[in-house]
Amino acid sequence: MSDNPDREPERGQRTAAEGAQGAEQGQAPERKTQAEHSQGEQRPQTEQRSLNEQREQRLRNLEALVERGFEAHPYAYAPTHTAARLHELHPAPEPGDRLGDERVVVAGRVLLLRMLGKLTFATLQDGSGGRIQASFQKDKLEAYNALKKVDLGDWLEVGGTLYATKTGELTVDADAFRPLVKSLRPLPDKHHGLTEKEARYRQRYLDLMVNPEVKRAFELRGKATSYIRRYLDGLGFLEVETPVLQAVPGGAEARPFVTHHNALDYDFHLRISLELYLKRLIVGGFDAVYEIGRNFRNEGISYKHNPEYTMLELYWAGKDYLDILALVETLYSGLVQELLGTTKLTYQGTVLDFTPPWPRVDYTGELAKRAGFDFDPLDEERLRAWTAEKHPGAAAGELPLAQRPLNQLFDKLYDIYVEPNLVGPVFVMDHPEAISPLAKRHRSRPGLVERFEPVAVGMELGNAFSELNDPLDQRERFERQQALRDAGDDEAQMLDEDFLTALEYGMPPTGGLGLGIDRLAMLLADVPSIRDVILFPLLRPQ
RNA sequence: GGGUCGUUAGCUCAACCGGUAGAGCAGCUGACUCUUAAUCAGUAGGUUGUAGGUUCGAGUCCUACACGACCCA
Repeated sequence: MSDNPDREPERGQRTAAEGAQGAEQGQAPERKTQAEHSQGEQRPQTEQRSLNEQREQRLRNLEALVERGFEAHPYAYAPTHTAARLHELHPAPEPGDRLGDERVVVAGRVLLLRMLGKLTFATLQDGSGGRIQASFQKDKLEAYNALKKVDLGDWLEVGGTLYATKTGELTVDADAFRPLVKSLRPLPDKHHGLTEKEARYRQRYLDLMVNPEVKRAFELRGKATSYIRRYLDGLGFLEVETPVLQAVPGGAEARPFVTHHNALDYDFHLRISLELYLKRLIVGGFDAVYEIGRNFRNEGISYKHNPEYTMLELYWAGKDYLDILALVETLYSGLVQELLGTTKLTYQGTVLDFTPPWPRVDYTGELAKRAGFDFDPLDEERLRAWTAEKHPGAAAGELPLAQRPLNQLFDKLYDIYVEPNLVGPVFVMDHPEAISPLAKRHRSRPGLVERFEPVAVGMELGNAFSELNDPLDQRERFERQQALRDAGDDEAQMLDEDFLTALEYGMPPTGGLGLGIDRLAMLLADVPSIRDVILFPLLRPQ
């Protein structure tokens, strides 16, 4: 790096010219695209006049920097320290201190620029999430005047020695600087930032740039999946990848997306679950497999639902659902401890204690208690009579609740009376067989299966079974699902003949788990919506 | 699918009962060697989401549409 770079100025010049030209060319197709989307109105030019003026000014500034000998688009940069690291090294410098002779190089986006005549301060933000101040003195820098051509949002590389200002702020006393890239568009308001949610989702890069807590949420999410991989790998699990495009989308009750493969001329579905393929792998002889993958459900969007979301699914031969339950407790509490330094986290003002063991409640027992039944929920006749009395209404085009299939009846009552009221973390245990077509019958409780769901703050965090491995029973369950489909329930599961064939070769006793990664991330980051932990949530195109 | 609210300058927001659409930041010009959202002086920037309607006059009222937020099913 050089104050007045002499390396290949000719090349730099040419590169800069290309860069500027390229940027101008970049405008034309964008205008066209906007014109297309505004359906032939001639709005864009007038509407964006102010923006275009600023962009043109920035292009002129770029040209001016190139004329001074700076490269418009350098190919690499190599800071000696991140901003965060410098603050670690010098946590509380004394005002006015010189902090050694070591020359440091920092690089980052210029968020603030304060020009005081012959002295300029800039605040740079880099990928560490930290910010570092640099100061530039006219009498030390030949290229000082070029700072006038630096705009907010540009990236800058700055070399120099460290000191603390009068007020004690750690600052790089620049002996050289170099623009790394120009921002052609103005940053959001430096004080208020970007607040409109739509803009934050559509232009997440801006959200990340100016809202540090957003970046933190995604860092936590990344660390969480990393922890899960380390934990499972340590137990001897193998991470695998199974098909997203599936002929028969199985493993869950959900409407799938449909897509078409041209060469095979077949309509495939995007997967709604990882389950049935992972179980085939247990049949194939893997003892312990997991996948962290995207599911796609063609359903509504809410604070806890996005049409594409991420699941961890694991299958562990030899284990039953209680073994899996212990794994969930250990994994969750260890993860929360590692990332937040405690097993008690605060989610939207509610303290959740993930220290094992978590309380357990019985699915049917809790339903009876919270809904106020004086009978066993498995007594279908009384359940329907009670429902007919308490929930007589029906939405347009739908049957009254009491007349719907038993699985829908249970799901609905659970959604009304139980789930929203569970603060947790808590395990809901032993679901009715009618709502669990892939889980093994309970070894001692007729009508129930060996299944649990971890629940917190009214959200299902996961789902686990002793996996059904009796192929004849599985076929019957599928056939009952098929009957529901035939009766108009398009969320009922499809019969997967190939999966049944696999089961007929014998799947050893196996415990399985699905864990929602997005909801885990919501809890860790303490954010109210799933969209706050999905970088680019699904939006209608503009 | 229903309800409520919202959409005004690049960003964040104003605009009373329907009467010439404003401010801060960003931009531009200038001043300034310890600033911290720097400050100071000046300056430019608008088809008020789209299309209709009512009215002498619409950002404001009405209708439809688009996009979004929140709540409900």
